[in-house]
Amino acid sequence: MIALVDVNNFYVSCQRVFEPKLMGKPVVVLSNNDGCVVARSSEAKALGIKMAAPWHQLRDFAQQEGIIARSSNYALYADMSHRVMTILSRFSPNQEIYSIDECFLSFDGLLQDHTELAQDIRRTVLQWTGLPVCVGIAPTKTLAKLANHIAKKQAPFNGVCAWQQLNPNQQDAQMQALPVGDVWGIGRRISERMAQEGIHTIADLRASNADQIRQRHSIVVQRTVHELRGIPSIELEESTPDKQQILCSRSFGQEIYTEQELGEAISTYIARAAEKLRQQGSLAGSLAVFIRTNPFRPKDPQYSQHILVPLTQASDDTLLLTRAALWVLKRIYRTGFAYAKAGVMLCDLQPRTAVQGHLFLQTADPIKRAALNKVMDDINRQWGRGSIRVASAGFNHGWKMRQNTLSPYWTTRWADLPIVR
DNA sequence: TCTGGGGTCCTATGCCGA
DNA sequence: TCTGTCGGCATAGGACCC
Repeated sequence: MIALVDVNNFYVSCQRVFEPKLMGKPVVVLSNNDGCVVARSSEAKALGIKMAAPWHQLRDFAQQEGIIARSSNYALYADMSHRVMTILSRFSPNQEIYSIDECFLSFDGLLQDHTELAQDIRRTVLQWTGLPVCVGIAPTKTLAKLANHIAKKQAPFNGVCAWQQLNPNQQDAQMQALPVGDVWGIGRRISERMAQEGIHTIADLRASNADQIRQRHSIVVQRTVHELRGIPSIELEESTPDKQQILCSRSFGQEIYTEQELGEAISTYIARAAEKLRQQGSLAGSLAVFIRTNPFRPKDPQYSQHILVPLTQASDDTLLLTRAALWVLKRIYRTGFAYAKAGVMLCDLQPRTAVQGHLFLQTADPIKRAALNKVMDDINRQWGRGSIRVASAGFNHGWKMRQNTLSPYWTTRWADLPIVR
């Protein structure tokens, strides 16, 4: 049996833990750069605020309706996520952390009443963190996701839906009432295609011919059909595999024009990406850099370019990667454009232990370099990201992203600790 | 003025050599 | 020597997730 536990409106709920005055009010959390809405309280949803709605289009409406916005505070969400996951791990030895706000727990030969167990999970997480969660329990991951969806949307369930405790008629009724697009793994495009094939509801999909689904769609969708029938076809992944690529990209707070400024941004992103790379103990075999203008302003001259270059020898050295990235930037940079976004991608990742040496290459002393990178990581961890950095990352970041309504780092910075009277 | 960021997996396609 | 076929591989792009 598999449970899917998911925090309600996660980012908004995190903000509310430390700002109780936000309770009961329409609240939204904005993406990086305060670009668009990425989390909404139920009150905001009720006002018709759509997911991913551009914030600048909503400004007036928000003011009118008293909608409160917060810039996203990822340090806070990551810390709160860690607390929730730690608590949930007490309920089962088998946990798959699926995203920042949800995880699967598996229970072998579960004897306890499913609903009782799930309510216990809800109470514990709420009491220990202040965050509300919903729980779906079912024999497969896809059904657990569906049960969670039902628990979240239908008030009588009180935040918990144990699929096996519904009788077959109730299960059918639920599946007939829900559109196929509500199934985990069925997105907009596949829903559209299925509509043409006469598959509209989840019940339709469950009753479809799995072999034909394989033909018309893919093996992935076929697995989903099996899962809907209660046949486990998607494994629980308890260990997170190493990343195969690491990407760091940002839109700029304001447009920039010069290679110098783009270089600062690229250097900053490389530093961050390389830090992640070292954290997982990998080396990058190749590296890509991209820059682009603002596609939302089609009347402006548009330019978008990227180049992927192999590295002579795989590396996790910030200095070496920075030099390579700036070399690439020089190749793709064109004057006369207003650049809105840039990014770097580290690809062809391999374990540090399996380096292929290079017969003729002369590099800086690798042991000294590794020590240098470690010291930089240590300093930045203790004193804050960017405390020590390569000079090409610059100092006056005019391109830094907008975060006009950023809350304090309540749980991860001493100066921001809340005071309780 | 103002439209996010970070991932994965799968399939189609074209090239190459056996 | 030429031609057809097939599998392996790299790559690009589409689809999905949060």
